[in-house]
Amino acid sequence: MSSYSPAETAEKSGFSIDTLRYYEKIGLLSDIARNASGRRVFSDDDLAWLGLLRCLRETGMPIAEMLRYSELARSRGDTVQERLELLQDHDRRVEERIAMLREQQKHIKWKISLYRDTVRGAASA
Amino acid sequence: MSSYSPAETAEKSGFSIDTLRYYEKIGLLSDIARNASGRRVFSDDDLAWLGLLRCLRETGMPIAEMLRYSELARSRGDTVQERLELLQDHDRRVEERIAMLREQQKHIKWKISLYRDTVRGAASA
DNA sequence: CTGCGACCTGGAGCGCGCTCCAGGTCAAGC
DNA sequence: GCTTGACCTGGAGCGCGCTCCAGGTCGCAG
Repeated sequence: MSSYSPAETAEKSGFSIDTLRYYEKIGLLSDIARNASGRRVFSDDDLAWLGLLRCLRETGMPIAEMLRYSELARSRGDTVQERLELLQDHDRRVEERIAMLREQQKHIKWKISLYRDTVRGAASA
Repeated sequence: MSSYSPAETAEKSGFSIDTLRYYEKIGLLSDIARNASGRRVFSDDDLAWLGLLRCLRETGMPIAEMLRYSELARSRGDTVQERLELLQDHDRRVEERIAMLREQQKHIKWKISLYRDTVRGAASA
């Protein structure tokens, strides 16, 4: 098996059918095959691509940048270097985001410990 | 010094003046003092509260939940237990988010390494 | 006493990323 | 032959979190 209906693709990719259509419309997905009656038929390659899109989306890449990436990916010329740089930049931002979350988490944990002290204090009083 | 103009507060808190007004309007900020001519005057306590709001916001807490938290915080009754649970839940979500980012980052790094191989291959060819 | 700039208000508008809808087509099952 | 249901299209609508705007009020500097 190597071709999938919209419903199967939605299930496997984690995007809704509406989102798949939207992604095709704006150009994140191109050359999606159609059967005789005009319905979309997704391939394993499409699924792999959707997997990457999902990963970029979930790590916070804006759609505009994913669009830039997919234009590079489908371009005829050699864009490997540019794609590499784009992903490296993104990777750096993910790293920063993780560091920021860890930092802010300290503040939250500190606040939690204050509340815990209060609860304990009230219980022992 | 322990009172701050809107502009100072914006600068220190990292929220824009418009956002400060918006937060007061929706109830995230309450009892902000005013001077004789009706202008806002922020205190050190307000700034500390804004610091917490900022931290919750940046770690992805939706405004609706921050609102719930601030209602608990300003309530007359003993809501320490509830606030504790809310923050603990949030802390757990932050943890999960970090784990997810790390996981997805593997995918990105794998893709990066593919591109690097391609670049190297092309250079040596 | 004039001008300026920081502030005020209520409310409209915006950017993002979908999500939903009306109206239609087609293939399969009864 | 009819119904059903998965799919199609173009386009409107939505939820979130601000952000901007018009029109007005102060208080101080020149």
